[in-house]
Formats: sequence, C-alpha cells, structure tokens
Amino acid sequence: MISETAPSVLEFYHPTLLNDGYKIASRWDGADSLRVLLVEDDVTLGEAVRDHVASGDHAVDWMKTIDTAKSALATTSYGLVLLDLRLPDGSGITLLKEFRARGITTPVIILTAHDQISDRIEGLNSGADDYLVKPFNLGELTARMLAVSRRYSGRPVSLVRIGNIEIDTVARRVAVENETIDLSSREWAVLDALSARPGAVVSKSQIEEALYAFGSEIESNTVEVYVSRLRKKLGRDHITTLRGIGYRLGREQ
Amino acid sequence: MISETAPSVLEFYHPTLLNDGYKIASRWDGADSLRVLLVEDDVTLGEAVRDHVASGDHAVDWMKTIDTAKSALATTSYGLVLLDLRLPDGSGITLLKEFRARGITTPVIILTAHDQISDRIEGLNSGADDYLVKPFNLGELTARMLAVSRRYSGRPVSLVRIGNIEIDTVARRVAVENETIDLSSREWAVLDALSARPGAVVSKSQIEEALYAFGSEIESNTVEVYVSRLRKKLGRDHITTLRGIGYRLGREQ
DNA sequence: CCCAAGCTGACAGCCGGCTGAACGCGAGGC
DNA sequence: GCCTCGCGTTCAGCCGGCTGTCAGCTTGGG
Repeated sequence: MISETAPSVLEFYHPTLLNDGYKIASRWDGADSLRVLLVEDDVTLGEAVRDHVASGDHAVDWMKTIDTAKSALATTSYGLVLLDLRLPDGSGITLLKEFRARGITTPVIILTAHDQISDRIEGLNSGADDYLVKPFNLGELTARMLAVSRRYSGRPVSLVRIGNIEIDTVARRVAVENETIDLSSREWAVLDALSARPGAVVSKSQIEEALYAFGSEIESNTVEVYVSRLRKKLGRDHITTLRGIGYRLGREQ
Repeated sequence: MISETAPSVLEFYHPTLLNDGYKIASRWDGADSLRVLLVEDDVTLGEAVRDHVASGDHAVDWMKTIDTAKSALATTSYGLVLLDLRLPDGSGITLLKEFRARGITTPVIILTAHDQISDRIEGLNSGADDYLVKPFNLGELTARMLAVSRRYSGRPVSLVRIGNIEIDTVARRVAVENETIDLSSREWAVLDALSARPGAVVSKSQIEEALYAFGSEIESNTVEVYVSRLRKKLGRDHITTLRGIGYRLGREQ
C-alpha cells in the first residue's frame, strides 16, 4: 500500500535546470521520482548527495538561505526537504516551525552539526521527521530519505488526477482530457496551491500566500481573477467555490 | 491539521491489562493516544520508557520474543512498534520484513546495539522508519516516536461517520448515502457544532455561540432556521430535537 | 384542550464572488 | 528606438446565493 506511493528511486535535479520549466518537465514524467530541496549553506553537500545517487547527472535543488527556501517552498512542490539548521540568516528551526504552522506536511530531515540531545529533541518536536548529525554516511542519509518518504503518504509525489484533469506538480504540466494546457506562472501557482491537498478546501489567503511567497500583502481580488482565468482555461466545473471559505479542486457534486 | 490527529501524548499500557480486551478498548477510545509495542529482550527498557513518560500508571506492551511479537501483531493493533534486533529466537530484521511483506504499515523504530552503518541501512531498507543505537537518550526516543507517529497519521483523518451521514471536515463536505451535499458556511457551522461530540445533546445556546463567535447577540430563531435548512438538505431524520434541551445528531433513538 | 416550543416558507437586503476592460511594464523582434 | 505581445494588477458593475427576520403553522407536554 505504502510502497505504491513511495518513490523507489531518489532523483535529484540540477539547480541550473530549474530556470527552464520544460527541461524539468521532460525529466519528471516518471512518477517514481522524488524532488528534493536542500536548504544548506554548503553546496558541496548537495553535489556529494547527487554523486552518491548512482544514476547519471541528477542533482539537488539547492537553496542557500532561509529566505530563498521560503519562496521555493511556497511556490513549488517538493517531496522532501533536507534542512541545515545553521544558516546565515537565521535558525532553520524557525523556518521549520513556520512551515508546519502553515499546514505544510512535506517531510523534513534535519542535517546539522549540533550534536546535543536537547537539539535533537527540539528539532524533532518542531516537526522534523528525522535528525542526522554531521558528519554522516551518505548511504545512511539515502536510506533515511527513503524511509521517511516511504512513510510520507500525504501528497502524491507527482501526478494528481481529478476528474479529467491531470496535474503533474513536478513537471509543471496540466492536461485536460489529455490535452496539455499552458498556464502562466501565477495561474500555475494558484493551481498548485489548490492541488496540494486535492479535494480539500483551500482558503483565499492560503492561495495568496502561495502567490506572493510570504509577506507582501496585496489588497485586491487577484485570487478571484486567477481562479476566473483558470476556469476559462481548464473548464468551468473544475474549481468549486465555497463562499466565504475558499476553493476546492474538483467538480461540484 | 496534522498535529490534530497526531497523538499529543504518548500513552503506554501495562502488559497485564492486555488480557482484558474491554479495558483496553475503553481506554483507547481517545484518538490522542498511541499504543506502543516493545519487542525487546530486556524488560527494564520498557519500564524506563514508561517511567519517562510522566503521566501516571501507563506502561508498554512488552513482548520478549519474535514469536510472541508475531502473535501480538496479528491479534491487536498498535500505533507504533519498537523493535530490538537481537532477540533470543532470531533476527528482528526477518520479523520486520515479514511484517512489511504482509502489508502491515505500522511504523517501526529499530532499537539496537548494532552500530555499523551497513546495519542501519539494512534496517531502514527493510522497512523501518527510524533506527536508534543503544545506548540512547529516552527524551530523544520519545521525540522520535512522536515524529514517526506524526508522519504515520499524516493523512488527516477527517471523516466522521454518523449513521449514513459522512462528514469530511477537510473538504467541508457532507455526504448522505454517498451523495455529497454542499453546505453554506452557517449551515456548516451548525453541523460542525452538532458533530463535535457525536451523539451528545447540544443546546441551542451552544450552537448559537458556534455561529456567532461570542458577543453579537441575536434575538431570533436563527438556530431553528438553520436546523430546518440542514434537515431539508440532509434528510429529515438526521437531527433529533429534544424539546427544551437542544439537538442531537443522529436518528431518533 | 391549551400553551409553549419548535418548524418552515417567504422575502428583502446585502455581501462575496465573477469577469470584462483598461493600464503599466518588461521582454523580444525588427 | 519603436512596436507588439503577454502577463500581472486594479477596478467597477453585475449577479446570485446567503442570511436574518417574521408570521403563521405544527407538535408535544401537562
């Protein structure tokens, strides 16, 4: 049961590919892969992890600061986060707590040099799924990543299918009745937020946060406008409005 | 959302209670607890874990051999298993693999003295969720138990079933005999108040409080109106009136 | 039978959401 | 440089459904 949704292979992506949505798309068709975000001061770790995964030239999405990590997490979907606690602009624990407070359930493994038991307990109690002390063995890291993502049963790694819509959150592709539809980045962000928990209600403010990556408050009906545009592209029936509450992906019924 | 379903407290049960199914059942009605099975050669660990958890007289279900563990797992449901690898009658890894092969997804934390990286990797790859090397800190064990079980209950259990009504709190949807019905936010609030403690009687003033969030007093029969509207949508028989007392979810007697 | 408590259809006001249009801006082509 | 195009954002007017109220009715208890 669980093994069906757990990726059998860990795949990593090279940061430079990130700017080109289409290249990623072609690579991420396989539902068996896992996109990993590494929040870490030191790029060499990412390269080491990537190198340790045998298959070819994959890499890790790599974010150096908490700020960039925040916006990455807000706008894109990852299957797993590796989080260094000591970052130039603050404590990773704070990020983790905020992350969890917003209801994001993506599994997180803390990587750190802090060896104290109290640190471990705090990390785990803040919502981390595992805690690994540097220096660690790469094989063990991989095994733990697999163990955690195996256990993770929340968001299907890649493909969300609702009615006759297919959303590949990793490839950034939507298809209605097998016909691929182009979305602008904002339109995608809205759809992405809606598909995070398919069928669940997502509030306007949650969508807004996904659109504007923490902070910058905008007082307007932007969300409504994008919902409207999405409906025009995807078909009227695929997004349900719940007055005063939010939106839900899926047909009315 | 997740923290709502994850146990906030670890509760442990004393082995002697195990023989009395009913006692356990009555104790385990609370969704906030976690029943733990310790498969371990040394009984003192169980006692230490139990002692470490502050609250009262709880204990750990304790199984000494793989054989007894097997039967325990076959007959009873646990939320978490702590597994020692070195048992008198064989390797815990074998048990774990068998366990997983049978499709049982209960989270497992391996406790062991084996410190080799290769052991860790093998353990994790056999289906364990975490791997702790003896001697370990009890606080860390507790934190890891919570982390694992938090992840295990990751998919929010949002479905409440009363009679042939199904209430999905996440999707904000109600289904009667598998037919989904959308509710307005006020209607939902009333139903929510009624379903807070299924089967219990909820007074009008309690419902009113749920509707109008303290303060704003409204002098009218709003509650009656919304009960009426709900009945129209859900069917007449699902909300019972108790004259002068309040309402109760569920069919008459 | 009588009264209190509860039920429900009708209705008007209003709030929240929808969407077409307009504008500014930056990227890219020529 | 100039034009075009696509995208993001704002705004205003429209619309429909939600909501609170009330009146007249039903129900149940004593």
